[in-house]
Amino acid sequence: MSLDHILLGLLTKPHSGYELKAMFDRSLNYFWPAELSHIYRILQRLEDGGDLQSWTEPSPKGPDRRVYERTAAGRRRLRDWLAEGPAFGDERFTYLAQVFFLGEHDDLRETLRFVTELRDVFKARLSTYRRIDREWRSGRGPYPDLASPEGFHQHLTLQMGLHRMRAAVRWGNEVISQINERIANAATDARTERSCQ
Amino acid sequence: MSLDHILLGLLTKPHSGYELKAMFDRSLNYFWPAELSHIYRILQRLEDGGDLQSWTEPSPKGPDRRVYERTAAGRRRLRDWLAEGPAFGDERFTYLAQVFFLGEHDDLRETLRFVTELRDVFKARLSTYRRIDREWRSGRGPYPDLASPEGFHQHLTLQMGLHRMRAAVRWGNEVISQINERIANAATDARTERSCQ
DNA sequence: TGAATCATGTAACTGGTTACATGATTGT
DNA sequence: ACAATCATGTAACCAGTTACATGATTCA
Repeated sequence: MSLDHILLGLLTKPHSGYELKAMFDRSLNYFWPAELSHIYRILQRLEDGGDLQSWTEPSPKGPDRRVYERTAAGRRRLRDWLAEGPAFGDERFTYLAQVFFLGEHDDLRETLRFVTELRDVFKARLSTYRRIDREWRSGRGPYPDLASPEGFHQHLTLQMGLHRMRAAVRWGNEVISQINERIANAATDARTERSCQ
Repeated sequence: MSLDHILLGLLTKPHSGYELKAMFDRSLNYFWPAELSHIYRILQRLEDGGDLQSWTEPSPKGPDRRVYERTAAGRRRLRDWLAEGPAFGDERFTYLAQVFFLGEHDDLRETLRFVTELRDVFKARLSTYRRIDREWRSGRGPYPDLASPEGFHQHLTLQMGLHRMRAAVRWGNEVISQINERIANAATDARTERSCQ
């Protein structure tokens, strides 16, 4: 039921489904991907349940659009969700599952390639987050004011992203060293074995 | 399709569904939760698809059990998955979505409570990971030998957990300071405003 | 005139959870 | 006798993805 709450959270002002998708891709996408088709279905369900109401209006650009607004019940649902405290237990990391089974290859160079690719993706994400952080702090770009409650809280999630990616890059670098050591040791062992025959 | 691959990965030796669930909860649970009912269905599907074969045998304890073993095709499927390189794009963090909208409360003490709870959960996980790491390195406990390929690769995911949780706890501590500062500033502002009236 | 963007949806499907049903064996 | 653990499954449901269908408006 989380997309429900996220959409309720984004609707501090009336927005269309299309617009909500754009907001998603700008700010939430880093920890919560969403498809347009899914968004439309959830908006309908929320309206059926009385958490949203909608009307159509002409768009400044393109065809008419359906615009959604929170009802009092919707706002209550959102606050109830927040009041429940942090929700855990859904975290899934496909790439960690892959790392877990990488011994299957029986070739550490494969592991090295895999982890290097991982590390590089983390690096790229880190520099994206850093760029956003610079723009945000300097007041450039479309980001909400850091002095406002919305801006402050949204920026907390970016800070988490920065911490997380720094940790992930460090992990990658450490692991790459460990693999290289193991590869070197394996080579030495092989030589020793040959010279002892 | 990831649970498929994970089960194929766990089946280096024949195991029953019940046993696979226990293996899950011991080691993979931290980045991939799974329900028994789901595991049983995927095992059936994998057998239908020719990636596994099974037979029943008496259990050392309890009723007969159905034991699954990888076929050559299953092992190939697993390797193909690993060879595709790291899979991204599914990461969802409900608690970060909650933080994102915590401004809705209009009361920073609520944010403080929420983030403190988060930080404490991260702390608890960190100390769990540290305990496992100690046991693993000292050879106590049910963990595979760190010198073996399986042990080495499985331990890499624990290292990621350690890095990730250290980062998360640091984030929590930083955010708690920031919130306390904002609360203090708000109080000062209120006093200043009163004294100027 | 044709590509890009704006805009809304439906249908079929896959992945995963929750609830339910059943029963054997072991240890207290 | 009873609880805990071992053991396997089905059915209904919810969440999310992919593929498809449709059409208006804007701008080069």
